[in-house]
Amino acid sequence: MNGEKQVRYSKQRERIYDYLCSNMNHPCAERIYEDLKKEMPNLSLGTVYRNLKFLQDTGKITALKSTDGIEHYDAFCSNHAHYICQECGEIFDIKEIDYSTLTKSLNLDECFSPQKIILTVVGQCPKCKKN
Amino acid sequence: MNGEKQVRYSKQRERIYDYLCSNMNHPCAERIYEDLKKEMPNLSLGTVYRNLKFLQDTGKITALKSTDGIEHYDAFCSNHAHYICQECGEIFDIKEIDYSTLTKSLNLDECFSPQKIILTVVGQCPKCKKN
DNA sequence: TTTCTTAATAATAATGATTCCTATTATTGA
DNA sequence: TCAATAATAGGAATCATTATTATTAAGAAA
Repeated sequence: MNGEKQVRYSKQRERIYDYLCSNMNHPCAERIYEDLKKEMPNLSLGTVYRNLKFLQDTGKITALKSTDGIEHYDAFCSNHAHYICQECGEIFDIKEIDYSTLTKSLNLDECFSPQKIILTVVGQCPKCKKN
Repeated sequence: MNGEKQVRYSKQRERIYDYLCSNMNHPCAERIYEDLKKEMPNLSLGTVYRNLKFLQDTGKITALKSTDGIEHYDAFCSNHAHYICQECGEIFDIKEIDYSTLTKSLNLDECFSPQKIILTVVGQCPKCKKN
């Protein structure tokens, strides 16, 4: 009768979310699929994508497109930026951001209404720097 | 004899670059292709992509993936950020950035070596704000 | 100018991440 | 337990981008 579509529990969705909470290394859909397939042999890649989108829409996870052009997923949802190593591709969270100072540094014209800042820093990570 | 591959002139490449210099509205490859096809009827989309990549590699243009997931091109190469309108999708250049302040606001651990900062602000543009 | 090497092109096929489709399965309210 | 329908599995479709290949055309040398 009402337009709202009810949401039902699904084992797959729960496991995908749990996986992201315990693997904070920003995996891509394919990686999540391969790992979870070990314990759920007939998991479908489409199911992984569908639930990742659902989790994004409900604000439980976020996604970022890495320099490889592929979407990576993050269960850490607080406002933060990312540091991508240009050599190994590892993604790090930048958490200690002073957003008020950051916004000021942009000198944005006041006729704009910024809602979200997507910030990615590219460079060498400590490990690759050593070699 | 030497490993260096010589670079030859090509009308197509010159026109693609000129087009980007006079159209600073961040067009995508398809748009560039459609517009230039009017004056070069047998231009190929592959040629557009190949030259866009060449121009990127030689530092004459930059590319940014918009919220629509498509790559957009920019002949304005100075260090700058972008503002994308979440309603109409228009992309604006943010030029007056104080990078020294911006970098400090990130509180990055000194064991990282930032090379490039990719920053995109999403929000309403002045025009969409009015409606 | 003519020739020759090979870079660049046009046309089209291939790729690959993501989305869509559909028959089947599973959740949940009655 | 049963009925309604949300979610899944499996696979096909989409679409931006890249790769392939025969042909064209820079541009250096003869």
